[in-house]
Amino acid sequence: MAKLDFSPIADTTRRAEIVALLRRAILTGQLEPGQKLNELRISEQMRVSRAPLREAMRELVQEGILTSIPYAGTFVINVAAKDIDDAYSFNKVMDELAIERAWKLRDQRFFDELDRRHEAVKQATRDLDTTRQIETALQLHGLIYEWADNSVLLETWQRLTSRLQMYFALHQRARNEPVPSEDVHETYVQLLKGKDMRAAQRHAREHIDLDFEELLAYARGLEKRASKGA
Amino acid sequence: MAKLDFSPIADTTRRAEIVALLRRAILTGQLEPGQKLNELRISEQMRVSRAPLREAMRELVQEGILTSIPYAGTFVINVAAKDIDDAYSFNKVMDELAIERAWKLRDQRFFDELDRRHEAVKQATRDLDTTRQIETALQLHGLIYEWADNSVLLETWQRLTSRLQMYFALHQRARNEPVPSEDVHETYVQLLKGKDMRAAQRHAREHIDLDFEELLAYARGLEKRASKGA
DNA sequence: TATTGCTAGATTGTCGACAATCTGCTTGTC
DNA sequence: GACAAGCAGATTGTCGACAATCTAGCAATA
Repeated sequence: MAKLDFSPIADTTRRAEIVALLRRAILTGQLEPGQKLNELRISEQMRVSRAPLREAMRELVQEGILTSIPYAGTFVINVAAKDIDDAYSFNKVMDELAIERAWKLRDQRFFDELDRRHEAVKQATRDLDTTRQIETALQLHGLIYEWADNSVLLETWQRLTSRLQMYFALHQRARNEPVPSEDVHETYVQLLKGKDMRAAQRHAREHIDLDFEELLAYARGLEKRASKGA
Repeated sequence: MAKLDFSPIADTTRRAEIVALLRRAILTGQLEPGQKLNELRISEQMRVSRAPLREAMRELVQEGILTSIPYAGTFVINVAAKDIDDAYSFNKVMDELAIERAWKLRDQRFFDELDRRHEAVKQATRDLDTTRQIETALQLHGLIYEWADNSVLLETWQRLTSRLQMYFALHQRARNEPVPSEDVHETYVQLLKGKDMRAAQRHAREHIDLDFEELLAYARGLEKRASKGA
């Protein structure tokens, strides 16, 4: 018999689809930070009852991109500069760890997948699809976590990813300028293919620095304006 | 006017109470790994409808101590040796990070709180209350995370804590022997009060090693027996 | 004028019932 | 006896309605 690897079929509950829809809306910025989610309105728009919607919202609360206040409502999380800074410095350490763990496990499949994801980023860049560009860049970045062979590390990264994607989408929308067309990931990919682990770690750290610094500056600006307005 | 810091009043939704009840049942081992949670039966026992129960279960699924299969049921997660090993090696790195971040921020309040939590562990040990002993030991350990001033790091620790507590409770119940009565945390506390950060990090790493190694051996034994039985 | 108490509307939390799906058993066929 | 089809029971997923709570606005009071 031919060996066939069937993947589990998709979860076809309304709940799962609602989670996907809401997450996408939040991560792409269609739902803005701080915005309240009106259950009745959303359930009517989605043609779904409130029960699965509420369950979906509970999941996203635990995922860390929604926050709930009993009898008041469920809101998209607010983004403070401190939050971004925390995520950023945490991410730096996690990256070093992931590269270290994944390093010895790199194989041909790893390199192939690396190229595939890199190509996806370049495609999104050519298409001027900023949302997809962020998404694919994070997926490219996530490969080292998938290869690190540690479920807790991977899970932590995935949780962090949600928020990172939200932050970057927010930033992109705000500055509203064409995405950088040059390929900022070329060096990263090459280093991951190379022999110098320390160099790869160092570059990951510095490369992340760049993106985050810009993001941080933007968030700080937001807060300064907010405090003046108040 | 006297300055009074009121803390937010407790969430008094059924959902929140259910979450607390279920979490406690899982972490103390009243609900065993792999066990299925029958919604109807539990809701009847708690005198609650299935809606808030289901929402509570969604939260715990995201928290990582329950797992859900559509139309099949929601189960307490199974504990594989690999999971414990992953949590263990991840925890080592996190600990080093937390100590490093918290080190400069230690103050009198930190030392006081450290003593307070240490005392709580000793009290639980005197009471021969194993569940509480695990709980307080993790709280003692968590102080460095609370002091590290990084929300993501703290949140990650808290998520990990749930599973750690479950693992240790499982272990304790299994070996079914009186808890060690000597104070294994004395050195840890003293080092956190001292001046040598590296020494504190090293001890945290080695101290954790001990507990985990025993736990791992136990889990591996379980799996070996399970594979033979099948 | 500032503060308190009340009311109406909107929104969230909870409930009981129904629909969709799974599981195990029985039945029938070869 | 082996196997597939189909039925019954149990369980999960979803729905619509009701109860509890909050918020904003207005009236009453000092």
